[in-house]
Amino acid sequence: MEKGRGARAKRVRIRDVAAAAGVSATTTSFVLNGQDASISQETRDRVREVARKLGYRPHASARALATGRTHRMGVVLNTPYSLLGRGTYHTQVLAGIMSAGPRTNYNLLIHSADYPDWETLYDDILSGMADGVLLIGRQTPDPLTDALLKEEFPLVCISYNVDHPDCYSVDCDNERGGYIATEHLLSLGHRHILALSNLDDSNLDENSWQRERCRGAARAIQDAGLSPEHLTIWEPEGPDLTPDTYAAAVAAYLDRLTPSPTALIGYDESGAQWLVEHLPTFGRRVPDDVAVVSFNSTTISERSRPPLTSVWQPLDDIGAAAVEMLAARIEGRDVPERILRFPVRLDVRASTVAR
Amino acid sequence: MEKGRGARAKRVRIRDVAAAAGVSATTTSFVLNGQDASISQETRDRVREVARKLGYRPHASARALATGRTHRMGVVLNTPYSLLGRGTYHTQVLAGIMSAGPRTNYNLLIHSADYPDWETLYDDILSGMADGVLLIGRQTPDPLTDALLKEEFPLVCISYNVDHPDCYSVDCDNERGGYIATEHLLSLGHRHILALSNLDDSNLDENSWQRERCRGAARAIQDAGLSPEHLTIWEPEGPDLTPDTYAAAVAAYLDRLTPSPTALIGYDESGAQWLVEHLPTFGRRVPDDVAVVSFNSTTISERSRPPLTSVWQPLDDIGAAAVEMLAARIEGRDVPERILRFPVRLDVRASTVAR
DNA sequence: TTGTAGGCGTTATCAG
DNA sequence: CTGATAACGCCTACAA
Repeated sequence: MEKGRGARAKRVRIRDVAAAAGVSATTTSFVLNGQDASISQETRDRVREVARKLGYRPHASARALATGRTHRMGVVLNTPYSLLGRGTYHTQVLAGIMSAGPRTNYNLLIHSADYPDWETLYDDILSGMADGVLLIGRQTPDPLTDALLKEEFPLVCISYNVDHPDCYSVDCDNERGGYIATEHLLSLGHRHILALSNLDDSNLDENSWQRERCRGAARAIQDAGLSPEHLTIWEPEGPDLTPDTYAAAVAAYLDRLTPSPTALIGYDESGAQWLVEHLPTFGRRVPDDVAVVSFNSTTISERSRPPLTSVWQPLDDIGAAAVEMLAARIEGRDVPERILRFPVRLDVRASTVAR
Repeated sequence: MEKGRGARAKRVRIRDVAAAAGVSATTTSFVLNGQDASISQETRDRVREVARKLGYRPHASARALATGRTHRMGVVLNTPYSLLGRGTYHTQVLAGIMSAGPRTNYNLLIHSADYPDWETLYDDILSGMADGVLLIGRQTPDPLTDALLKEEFPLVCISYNVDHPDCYSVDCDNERGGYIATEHLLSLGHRHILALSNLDDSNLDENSWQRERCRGAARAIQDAGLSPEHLTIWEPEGPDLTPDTYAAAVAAYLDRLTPSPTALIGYDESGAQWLVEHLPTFGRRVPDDVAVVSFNSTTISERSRPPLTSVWQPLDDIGAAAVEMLAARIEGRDVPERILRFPVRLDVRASTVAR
């Protein structure tokens, strides 16, 4: 072996390989990058052998500078704690991304959008740190998404989308999710349903996924021949909601409605868990008094008490598909559908029973 | 505004700023990098203003090439699914890392070591993709860790360590964890304890954390005036263990021992959960027949049925501290302790009761 | 206080 | 089939 160089002291450059192989750096570069159509087999083998023996590794930054490609994708979470608090949604998406990244030949940069503010991240992203970016589950309208789109920076949104011709997105079939959740409840005999969402006339542009799910729910109501007021849309708001205060607020709201809904659809899985576990404190047992359906069907729903009936979506596939879509965009390949939808499925558990 | 350039078409370079400000690129660079001690206030302001107006962003790769610093850290998980299966250990550590990274001025590259093999990742890391690397919870001896150490690549191990002068590490006080878990069980009247670990004479070098925890457990036994055989160390092995087969194997092993242990210590939190939930199937109720203590005290322990008494450790602090330690090493600052230990604490829950 | 010039390691153009 | 040579964008002695 006898590498000579004192460990990390000096790195082996392409011209070292070239010299040792008795060819030029150009030739070496060609060989090592597969542009070797015009190089003699003998030279090819020799160069490769020398490169291997010397432990040559192309310098990532130099290559990026020369080619304009970093072979990196940014992955933007909302906060460092996105992986924690709101359950396993993010971890599943990220797992999908992580398995697809290397396979697609991209390294992954992981960012949070909130430190100290999105502008900082925006500058970072545009400083040529990555070739494109994956944005996960952001609330719309989102200044970061909009700003990046305006700069024509390649991006793919996961679990949301905004109205822009360059907005590519991977998501589940939210509308169908809302539909089957509602359909399930109707089939159990529930006639008045409360969907937990802060959607109203003032913010129809926000949260594409909430809008889509609500639309699906409304359509199910309609298809059942019921009038729209059988579906109510409302959610407690406030920054400091705890499981208890959240459940209390929902219970109070249920009391105010006549007739009082007997079924709830929680778009936020943790929120739904709070409900099944804390509504009893406020006089509503689950599922006896009210049925609850959640979304995502991760371990949160599986392990809540009682376990939650939930609309499942293939989060890891969604993450992986987003990587591939972004790779295609970066590499200039054709992307057939700007918004890719994965199917959903209803996992029926103990939180919903016949009325 | 009038940016002139067609969006992403051409990026603003430092010499564009220089030209627009009527100074040289050098001066611009000095100003923008805080080396402005020798620059007139007026020039400083003008350059900064122009840079802002033009939307100048230093090109990351170019800067990295010139300075030899990428301002990136690699974060190595074992697999893309590390975030999922084995519970919330990884997500908590990662959350700590993600909050500390930007604060410390490093971007984070997230890798898994298993695709397609560690050598690929090793080459990637050494190709100047990052200034240093954080390795999370690897089994030792670990060829990746060893190889990087041999190349003197800056690294910090999280939750494990290997015997090497350049091996820096952040971990919890595993020995004390083993100690307090055992002490707790002894105080409840348990006299025969089974620690679930595959540690034996043949692999004492593996899994520093298992070794340390076992040592703590042994010391607690000794401090209680009991002989060593009151502590048994064993674990079912095999790639395809399910909750059921794992619990079955443990139950069978308990039957074989006389006297049969009345308490278990599970170093792997998911494994411990499997036990409390599946041992009853095999004739051992928890906590009535056997008590179980786990490690980490994440939601896994909190939400298992019954909830698990568990040795808590500050995983996010550990992640954050690892980032800071690595940053210090990269920047050549002094790092006082090569192995930083965080304190543990026992969270007593329903899985342990007095004998 | 500011500017000139060379280098960081690759890739790409264009002769030969 | 191969080799000079010039970018890529930034940093930083050294000179002025």
